[in-house]
Amino acid sequence: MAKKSKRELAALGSATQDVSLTLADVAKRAGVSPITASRALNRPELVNEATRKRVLETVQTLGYVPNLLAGGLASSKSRLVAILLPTINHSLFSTAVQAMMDRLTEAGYQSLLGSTGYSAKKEEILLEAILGRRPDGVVLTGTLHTESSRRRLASAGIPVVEAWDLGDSALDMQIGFSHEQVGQHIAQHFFAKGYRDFAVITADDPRGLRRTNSLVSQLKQLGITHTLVETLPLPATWQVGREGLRRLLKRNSRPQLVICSSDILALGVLAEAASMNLHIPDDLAVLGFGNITESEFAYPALSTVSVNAPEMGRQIAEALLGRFADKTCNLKLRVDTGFTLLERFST
Amino acid sequence: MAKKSKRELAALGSATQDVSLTLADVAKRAGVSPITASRALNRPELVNEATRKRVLETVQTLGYVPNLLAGGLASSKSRLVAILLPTINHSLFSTAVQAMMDRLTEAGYQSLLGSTGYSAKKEEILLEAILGRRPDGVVLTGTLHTESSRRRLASAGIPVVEAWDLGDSALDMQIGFSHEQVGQHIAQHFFAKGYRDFAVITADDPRGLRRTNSLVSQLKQLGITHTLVETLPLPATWQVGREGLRRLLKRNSRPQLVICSSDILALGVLAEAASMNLHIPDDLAVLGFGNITESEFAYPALSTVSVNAPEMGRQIAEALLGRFADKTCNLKLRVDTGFTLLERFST
DNA sequence: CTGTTAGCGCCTTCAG
DNA sequence: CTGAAGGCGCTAACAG
Repeated sequence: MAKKSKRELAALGSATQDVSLTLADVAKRAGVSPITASRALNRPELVNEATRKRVLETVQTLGYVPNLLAGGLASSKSRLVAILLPTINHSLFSTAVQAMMDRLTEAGYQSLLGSTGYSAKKEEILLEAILGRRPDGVVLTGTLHTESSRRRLASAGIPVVEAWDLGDSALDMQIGFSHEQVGQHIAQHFFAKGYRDFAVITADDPRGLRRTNSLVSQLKQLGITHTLVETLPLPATWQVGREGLRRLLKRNSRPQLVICSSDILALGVLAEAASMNLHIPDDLAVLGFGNITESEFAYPALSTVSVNAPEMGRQIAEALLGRFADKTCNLKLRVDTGFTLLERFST
Repeated sequence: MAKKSKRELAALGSATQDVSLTLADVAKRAGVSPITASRALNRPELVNEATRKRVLETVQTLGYVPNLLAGGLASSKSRLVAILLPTINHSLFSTAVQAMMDRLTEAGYQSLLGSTGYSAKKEEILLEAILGRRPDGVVLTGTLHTESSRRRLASAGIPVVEAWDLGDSALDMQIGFSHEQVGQHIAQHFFAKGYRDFAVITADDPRGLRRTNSLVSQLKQLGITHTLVETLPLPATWQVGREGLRRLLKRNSRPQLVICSSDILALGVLAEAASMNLHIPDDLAVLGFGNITESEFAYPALSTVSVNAPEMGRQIAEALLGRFADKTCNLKLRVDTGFTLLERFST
């Protein structure tokens, strides 16, 4: 008599169905071979209507849950997307991720999240771990990666989206906007409106700093040589924003416009300004940076540069799904999602 | 001559190392058996210092990335934690998740995220899909689950944390606070301070409604029979908050205190109040609900009930890790994370 | 401390 | 449309 495996013994022993069911169990119960059961679930078009129905019913009654680890191993398709961001705890990112996940879930993909804290080294470590899960696609934030990360991604041979930024030397697809253009645009716009005294409160994050640098250098070109910049440590919180304005004003500066690297900082500035009885935007204009779906209805006096985060999330998802469906499409995709400036005027 | 597998043929064919390396390749190169290589990576204490070093070096030079699907399948340990929340796009949740993920990552676990949109049915569907990944643990939000979800979780036999709430009939562990207590506490506190005219602006989410109901019924017990409640559809945005206040005031009501089911709504109320030249908190006191690490420094006039979201996240992670390490500990763990009321007084 | 053997649960390939 | 055989890459269990 053939030796019985542990599973078979357990099944004989008791009525507990805790020993997780396998496709074989379902198949036996439905009177088909395992592979037919598999096809009934994954490639229904290859299976006779009636048998498929029978299998599906058995799955229901037995409460079978396919083991995706096994499936992934056998098919080298994991239906997993890895998403690496600086932090999930930031409205811009979480909004985009939400939209992205919604679409991916709908399409039958699951999302593995990792947070890099704005560090390329952390990204590398996370990436290595996550690539072990054999994801079908990867979403990264920005264009700053270690050499090792680039190599690993290349040899993984899966679609990669670099989000939130545009740059040369794309790994694969890029979906984002130019942070240099943002800085430039802000400078030009407000200069044209007659503003001459600018100040910046920025968190110490790579893209925020790039926006700031671009802004400052554009202002220089317009003849404004001196722009106060307060760089504050991450994370960008309300508290940090308040502190930023305090420091700015201590430095004997009386800017007409304070440009913040994020809405959160800007809200902190508003709060601090309120407690100093400064009127916004008459005494002090404040510019934030955030998600358009929020800024439009936020504090009435707050101007912002806004990105359409949900739309970006959706586009990222679509780009990946396109690639999953057809290896040749979307090659070298590069989408400029743009940004809009919403100015709140003095009354 | 033995038939060669696809892998072997590919390896012979060219120098591309794109055919992903396996542990066997590493083992061969290091002159040990596959299992020794495996142990060198996963259970270093079982392997001779020298051989371990040799294996690790080979891993480095070859750029080997372990296939976690295979590992998980063989060991039935996936090092994966599934986290299901209503939405990731909410500061309270994203803050908690961030802390949770940080701890889990540190311990070598990865996080699979899913968003349920406050729906138990969606939770069920997500859960089924995600359980196929054989996660080592699951974090759910709240205590409202479908019968099917409960069954599946039971037969999965893995640690489960129900977060953000406390209730009877726990699935396994609960880490959260009582929403009934929140409502009750607000009522008592402000009644004692002399407030008599209350109004509520709440999003249509289960826990927010429970806080509201508890508040209203506690007020009734204190003799306040009439409390205006504006229930607005999700998601809770700034815009919705503004709209909420507008509606409230249209209903000929002049509340002394507006209680909002979230900080975001409260900020909308503040914005709307500002545009109506209402002074906060003199003309109108506003109460939010959110994360303590934010509320403390937020808009100066905004009172809040606050939860320590990062701490909750950490506790959830620890609870799971404890279970992973020792199946017997943390049994029936039930942690009340509490909440604090921060009142902003009129000046 | 190291190796051998035998699967984990599923899907690919090829044959009916 | 359905099935049989074999292997995906790794590790548990046992032996040395």
